[in-house]
Formats: sequence, C-alpha cells, structure tokens
Amino acid sequence: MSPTIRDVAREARVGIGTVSRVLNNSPQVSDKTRKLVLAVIEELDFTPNPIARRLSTGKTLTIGVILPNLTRSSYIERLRGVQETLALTKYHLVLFSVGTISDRDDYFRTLPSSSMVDGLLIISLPPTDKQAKRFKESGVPVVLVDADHPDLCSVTIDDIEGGKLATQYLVNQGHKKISYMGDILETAFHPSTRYRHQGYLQAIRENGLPEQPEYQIFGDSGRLNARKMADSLFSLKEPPTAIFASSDAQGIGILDKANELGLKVPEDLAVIGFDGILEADYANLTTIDQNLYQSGVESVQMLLACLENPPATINKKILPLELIARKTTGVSPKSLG
Amino acid sequence: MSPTIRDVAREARVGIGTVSRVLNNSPQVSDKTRKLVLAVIEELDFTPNPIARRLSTGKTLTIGVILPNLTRSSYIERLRGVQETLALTKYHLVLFSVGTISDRDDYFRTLPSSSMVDGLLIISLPPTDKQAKRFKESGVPVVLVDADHPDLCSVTIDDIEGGKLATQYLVNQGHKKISYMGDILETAFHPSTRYRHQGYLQAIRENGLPEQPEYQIFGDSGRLNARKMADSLFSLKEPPTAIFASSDAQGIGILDKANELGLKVPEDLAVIGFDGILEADYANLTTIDQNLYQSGVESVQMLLACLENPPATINKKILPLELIARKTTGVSPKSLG
DNA sequence: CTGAAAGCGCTAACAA
DNA sequence: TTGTTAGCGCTTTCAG
Repeated sequence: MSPTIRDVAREARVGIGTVSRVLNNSPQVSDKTRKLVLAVIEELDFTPNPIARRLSTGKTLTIGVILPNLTRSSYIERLRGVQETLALTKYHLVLFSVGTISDRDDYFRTLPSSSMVDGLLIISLPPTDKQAKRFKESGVPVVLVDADHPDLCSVTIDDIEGGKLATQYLVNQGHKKISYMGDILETAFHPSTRYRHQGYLQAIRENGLPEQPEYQIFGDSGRLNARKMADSLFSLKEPPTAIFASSDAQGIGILDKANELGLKVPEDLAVIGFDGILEADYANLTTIDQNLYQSGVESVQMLLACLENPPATINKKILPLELIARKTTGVSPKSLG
Repeated sequence: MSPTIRDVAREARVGIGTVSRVLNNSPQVSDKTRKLVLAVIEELDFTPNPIARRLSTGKTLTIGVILPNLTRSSYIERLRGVQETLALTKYHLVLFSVGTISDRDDYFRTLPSSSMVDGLLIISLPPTDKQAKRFKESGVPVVLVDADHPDLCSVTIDDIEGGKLATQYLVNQGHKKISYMGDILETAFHPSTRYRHQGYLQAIRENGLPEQPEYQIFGDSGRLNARKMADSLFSLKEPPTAIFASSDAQGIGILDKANELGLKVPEDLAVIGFDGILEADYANLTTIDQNLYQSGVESVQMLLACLENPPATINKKILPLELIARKTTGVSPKSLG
C-alpha cells in the first residue's frame, strides 16, 4: 500500500494538517517544518491520493470531452487542440466518444450531474433545448465546439460566410457551372453542411447565376462516397467546371475520381474543400481553413475561464475563416475559354 | 447541491446501508424496500457520487491511455479500438498524450502510483527496464501495445516477419532493385522500424540479392519527408524498381512524388507500405496490415482480464499480419522485361 | 505557525 | 433483511 498523509505526519512528527499545508503550498508554515516534511515525503515516496483530494475539495480536476467517433480528421484535429492545451494545465482529459444518437443522449444526460468532471467540452454535437437546459441546471460549465446554442458558451465559425467565401472564389475565377457537394441534411448530426449550402446559394444568387438543382448533390460524408457523387456530377450533360465540397474529405474524394477519369485539375475542374485538415495540404486542395486545432485550444481556454470565475454572460467565440489557395483552383478552366 | 445517499435514506425512512445495497444490486434486500428506495432515488434525481465510491472501494473505474501525440493515423486507429472497446465496459478512458520524451517519463513515473487509474494502456512507447520495474512494483496492471518488454503484458506484431513478408512479396514479383525506406533509427521512440529493416535485409540475403546501402534510406517519418527521400532514391543512377516503406504514410509520400514525376505505378515503380491505415486503402497502396484497430481491442481485453484476476503469468499476444495487395504492386515492371 | 477534529459521499463489516 | 458504524485519504476549519 502506498503511504498516506498520516504516515508522513507520523514520520515527520507533525500533524496531518501541516503535511496538507505543505502539499498545498500554504504560506503559513515555517521554512523549517516545510523542509522537514518535504524530506519525509521524498523519503517515503509519497504521492497524495487524487481521489481523496477530489472528494474533499469537490473538484475533480477533470474535463470531459464528448465527441463523435474518432473517425474524422476534423474531430481528431480539434481533439488534438484540446488535448495539448489541457496538458498545460492541471486538468485531466476524459474521453467520451459517441457512436450513436443514444450514446450522445446518455452522455448528455448523465455526465453533467455525475460529479465526474469539472467541466464539459462538447465537439460537433449540438444539444437540444432540453439538453441545454439540463446543462445549465447542473451547474457544470459547458463549452460547445463547432455547435451552437443560445444558452451555452461556444466556439464556432460562420458556416454561411464560409460557404459564400468558397463559392465566390470560384465565381471570381470565372466559373459559372459551380456545384455544391454536401452531407445529407436530414441524417447529419450537424447543421453546418446546411449553412455552407446556404452560403453557396447566396453567392450563386448574388452573382446572378442559375440555381441548378442537378449541381447540388448530397450524400453520406466521406471520401469514398464523394467519389461516387463526383462520378454522377461528371456524367451530367453539362458537368460543372468547379465543385465546392463541404468538407476536405469530400474534396479529396472528388480529386480521386477526377484523377481516375483523367480530368485535369484545375484546368478541367476546380475543386475547393472546407476544413483545413492536414490531408488537404498533402492533396494540394484549395480549402476554407476553419482553424480546427485552434478551436480546441480556444474552447479549453474558455472553459477554464468559466471554471475560475463563472461568467455572468454567455461567451461566444467565432473563429476566423481563411481561404487557402492551393493547386486545385486557380487556372482558368479550358471550358471557360 | 445534488442529493446524497443520506437524503435518499432519510426520505425513504431506511438506513443508508440499505440505499447502498440497492445501489449495488445486493440480493439481500427485500423487493418492497428496493422498490421504495428506487422510487425515492427517482424522485430526488439522485446519482451516486463516483468519487466517493472510488475512495471507498479503491477502484477508480478508469483506464489511463498513454500514447504519442495524436498526429499519426496509426496511433489514432489503435486509440479508436481502445475507445470503442472500453465504451462497452464500465471503465472510463483518461487520455495522456506524450509530446516529448520528458512528458513520457513524467507519465511513466507518476501515473502508476497516483491512484488515478486502475490500469494503464501504453501505446507505441516502449519502457526502459527501470520504468517497467516501477510498473510492476506499483501493482497497477499495464498492457503495452506496439511495444514489448519481458516483464510486461503486451500486444504486438512480429516486425521482422512483416519486413520479410513485404520484401519477399516484391522479390516474388521479379524485383531485384528493392529499396527500404524507414524512420531514423536513433531518434525514433520506437524500434519497430529497425525490425522491419532487419526483415528487409533478411529477405534480401535469403534471395541472394545484393545489400545496396544506397537503397536503404532513413529519415524523419511522415508523408512529406518521404517525398523528399523518394526523390533522392529516384535520382540514383540505378533507381530501385520497388520500394518497401516502413509505414503507409511514407508509402503514400512515395506515391505523391512518383505521381509528380510522372512515374507509372506499378509499371515503373512498385510500392508497398506497412500499417494498414485507412489512407492506404484510399491511395490503393499495397500494404502489410498490422490490425491497428484490433490491437486496441485486444489490449483492452487483456487489461480487463488482468483487472479481474491478476494473472500469474505475463500475457503476450502477437497479432497476425496480412498482406493486402492493391494497385501499387502487381504488374511486372517494365524495367524487368 | 501548528495540531486536532470534522467532514466530503460512499462501501462494507458488524450487529441486530 | 436491515440499521449503524468505521473507515477510504485528503482539506479545512477552529483552537491554541
């Protein structure tokens, strides 16, 4: 059995209160006793039991992170930001990964009132009004990343703006036949693909371009399915000269298919993605970088601030978007003359 | 403040022991009182405080996972296996990610004796003898994944065998100029690249091929640097007709460069990777699949078994390797005639 | 500046 | 079958 604070106290011939004070760097302990106690701690190789400490203080020094499965690079990149920022603090990171809707609901219901965590970081999982209410009532600070709710702190981006930005960029390069590829709206956990689509539509309209339904394609997310969707886009009588993909994964899937078919990018086809994942860099994909890593960093900072002194007001941080021009856009397509 | 077991007891007019028994599904409590207590629990929306429970039982119901930064797909894939398996149990997952050697040493030193976790899963971070000794002494069960030590349980593969398997496959296809690309041996956290290289050398020798030093190239891991290394391989007077990359990331980097240079794969150049990450599938890269996800699953199972009843003997699991033939190998290269 | 004592919320041994 | 009690290892009053 590892030594307890009592062992240290006995060995050092002091009270256990004194040992505790040394442990917590209390200023009101003489240098002499402090040194003595420290020596005994060293000698006994004593480490304070964090569980006991937690019970006593009511603080768990733990942050819960809830996110969808570890399958998408974007989640991972956010998690990385969270992890690396949290590592600089005294807090630990407990990971709750959500495979199904019911997983999500279970975590949302039980975690806040479980006294398991001091705070909750929720990535890419928008809560319902009822769930948000529960969070508030629980008293456990919650920060949403890549999701929003009027009652909760959040770190987000402006997806509509992002959609416009991407689409306008293609327009500026002379494209008129611009396609949008997104996730299925109904089944998506998440409304961001919807907003990006709205941004796309706005840009199309503002530029007086026709809203071609056949250019707007929705399907299961991911690189593989994007290949299929790209294929069907390419088989149109008048295929698009440019595609705005609502994620980099889809953008890369489009490149795969274009490559397979011998389409020249960007000459025959321009592609712009969304996210700013590492793979987009590898693939030379032009994209809207949404600062995924940074979203993790800032959400932790926001949560920590809430932990220190509960804010009277709800914090909302909107991260900037950056268009990173790479090689899948930029040369005037042949078909534009 | 959330209600405690005492509130429930008072409200239900029973002893707190009885409430505790109900909570723990003890059979020795009458159906009547059980129902009563359950009703009060429901009414008060009571959730037992896990921290208090932990202090009392000495079990934390938490598994610590230590791994290198969340940057490599292979780590993530293993973590995913761990996470999804752990989610099926009562255990929580606390994530400790290691950025530097000193991070690693800190975690290795403090975690086992911290009473923070019931067990430790260590991914791709081989401990020293001293560290392994400390693990043993701490009494906290440890399972190593993708690393080995005589005194500790582990889930590994046979890297030498894998190296041979990959190389022999290339030989069988008629290649004589076969290159090996690996991580830098000295700085690598990890010896696996060294073993794969040994396997490569064994296969080369067994087939009576010359061990060309210029075909053996080592550099920082990752796709980007692999492009550079591939470039220097291609600039050789007699470039290799096949490359065995010690990771899929490197394999894909090689494909990037080959593509950039207009080399036909597999006609001009065959490439085989190692790992079996998802990206290898996307890139159509032939590879040695080391069952990354499964390593996570099995390590959790092994650890859980150790938790249930401490094994007298040290468990060693060696996962099978599988060669997945895809499109970057297989056609007889032109230069072979 | 220091020691003693009262919890934190629970489990488990012991009585009844 | 149940209630009572003694911890689990720590922090934090409250005296001194």
